Amino acid sequence: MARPTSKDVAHAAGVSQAAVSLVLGDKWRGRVSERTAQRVRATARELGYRPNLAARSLRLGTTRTALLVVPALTHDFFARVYTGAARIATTHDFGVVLYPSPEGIGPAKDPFASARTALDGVIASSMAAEALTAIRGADLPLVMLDSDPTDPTPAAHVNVDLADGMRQATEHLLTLGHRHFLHLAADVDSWTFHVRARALAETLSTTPDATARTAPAPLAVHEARAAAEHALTAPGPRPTAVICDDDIIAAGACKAARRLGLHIPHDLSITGFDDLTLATAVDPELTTIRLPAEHVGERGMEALLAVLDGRTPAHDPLPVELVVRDSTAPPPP
Amino acid sequence: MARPTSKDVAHAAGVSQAAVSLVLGDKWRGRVSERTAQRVRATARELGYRPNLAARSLRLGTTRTALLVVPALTHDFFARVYTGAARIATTHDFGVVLYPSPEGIGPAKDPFASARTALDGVIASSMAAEALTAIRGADLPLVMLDSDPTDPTPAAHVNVDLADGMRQATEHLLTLGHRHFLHLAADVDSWTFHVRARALAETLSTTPDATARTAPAPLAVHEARAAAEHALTAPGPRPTAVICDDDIIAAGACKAARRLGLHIPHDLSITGFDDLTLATAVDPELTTIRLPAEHVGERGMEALLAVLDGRTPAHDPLPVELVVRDSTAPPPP
DNA sequence: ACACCGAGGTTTTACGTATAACGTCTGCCG
DNA sequence: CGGCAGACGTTATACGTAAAACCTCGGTGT
Repeated sequence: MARPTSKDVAHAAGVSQAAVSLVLGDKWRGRVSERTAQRVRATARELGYRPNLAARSLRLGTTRTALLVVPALTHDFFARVYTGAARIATTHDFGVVLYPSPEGIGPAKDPFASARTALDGVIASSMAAEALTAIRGADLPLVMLDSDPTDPTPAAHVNVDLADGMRQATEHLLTLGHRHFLHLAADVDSWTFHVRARALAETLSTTPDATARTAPAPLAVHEARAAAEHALTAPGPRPTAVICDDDIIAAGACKAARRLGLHIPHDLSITGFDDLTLATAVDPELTTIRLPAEHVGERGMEALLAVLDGRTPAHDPLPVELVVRDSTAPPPP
Repeated sequence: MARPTSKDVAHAAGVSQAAVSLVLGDKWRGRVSERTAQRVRATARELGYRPNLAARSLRLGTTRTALLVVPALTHDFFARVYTGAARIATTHDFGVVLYPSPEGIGPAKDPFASARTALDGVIASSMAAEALTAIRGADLPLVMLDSDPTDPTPAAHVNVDLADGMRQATEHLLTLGHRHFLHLAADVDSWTFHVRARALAETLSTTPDATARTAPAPLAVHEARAAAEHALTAPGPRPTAVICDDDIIAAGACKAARRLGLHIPHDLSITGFDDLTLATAVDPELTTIRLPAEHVGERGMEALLAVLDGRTPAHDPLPVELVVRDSTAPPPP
């Protein structure tokens, strides 16, 4: 038999469709007798009834579904953001649908077509640039992750204290004695990375003899390795510490150092950012800045629920943490 | 204004709702004049009309949406499977919704509740064990990835020639001269890994003096490192080659070797499986078996579309490839 | 005696879409 | 001149659900 509807259940239980809807929707107190409710529930289970979600959301005008827009699935920061968002969502009978930025997928880059369902709101990383224009035009409640908090377009912002993270990383290296830095900056035009650059510059400005160069690097190990190798062999004094915008870039920098015969951390210190699983998979394990990824996801979902509820979400930035491992040491004498 | 409906468009364009539906659904040949069609399309664009997907799928009884069930998002094999599946899907006006196995997400482990939309079919990895029981009970078209092809429950299977992969890895090491092996087997009860174990045993059985031990290892770098360290320090002759069920385990094995003061590949050879991005992010880069991940996704989606279409999908296994890098060498003398 | 009420339901309606079934008008053939 | 076939639409309906509005009937307070 085809999938049973509430009408089928009603018929089998000898009641009206409305009664089924009331019972299964838990709105039957004082409207349906306990005995009838039992019978309806039993019949529904027996027939394997599952409500038609399309019909339900058509009726209710809501889907209790959020879209989570991320730049890439392989970047496990976002996998963790998803986990956090999904945890909060499920406790509020909400769903989360992922929209990974569609590199190489094909022509249909429409996040909404991809979601295949109506949406109640969107949570988006500022790194998923191409998807954002479509999203902004859809006047859905939008929560931005790590984007410029002064931008008034989104309904809410969730920010991590990235500036503090970059400051901590830099001061860690300054304290170790480093003065000549190379900043491998992610070649992505996103606020996340602009903040890092600014915080780095500000922190170094307090130490008169500190110098820094900057080189762009892609967010992929081998491409970052090439960029790092190029930057490290450029003319002029060689930096003693490399500050990377992301652990992926740092992993590339490590590979570059090894190819140049530099020992880490003895000859060259390297810091990452994000504390991905990659950070402890490579050798040496990376000194990095740990971001509360799951917490970001939780906050994002909470913020969206608050907005949908007419409340004002929290907006204080989440704290970060310096994790010192084996990729940093005092500079060579 | 609230989101416009087809009725709003119809009113604004001075036609009936049916005409709007015909024009926008591209079914207007000989039913609506070219001029009216133009006007309707212009009005729809002007109002920013987007069809209500809930209403559409209620009417049509289909959602053109597949659920892709994967064990974990961080495992980039599945990120690539998704990419392939999504590519095929978009060219057929289909959507793909991801359901990552819900470790740590919370109580609601129902894949269908999570999808928040009706589904036309499911593509599932055999590794997502907990989700599978729910899926099998839902009598939706099911395509299994890397599961036992003799299992008649799924409507279709997509298989990679894993046995051949394991055979190639093993023969590579045999050719290099290795005779004492350690097999770090993923501690997941899935066909994917059973096949590897069987193929390894069969391949070794052709070489009389080859010996192998097996130790289980979790699919996470540090846990695998611990397992590898334990297995490598066990009493008895030390193996000269470690065959891992997955690159993640191999990365852990590399870490273990380093802690034991063993140089790779000089003192110990290690092979991975899958050719994840991790395989070339670690040092030394891993000799591994490359699986056609995107192709698996494409095949999976094609198979599902075929099943929905009443056709019989292809079922020959996809070929794999040995990639020799820096983690394997002849055994020490 | 009668209005009133609550328990225990049922009937009806609306959500937005796609499409089958049904007009209407114009031109044209027999 | 009758009718008939496109061309160009419109009207009506169904999809499955949730919930508002309505009905019936046995008590109950006054």
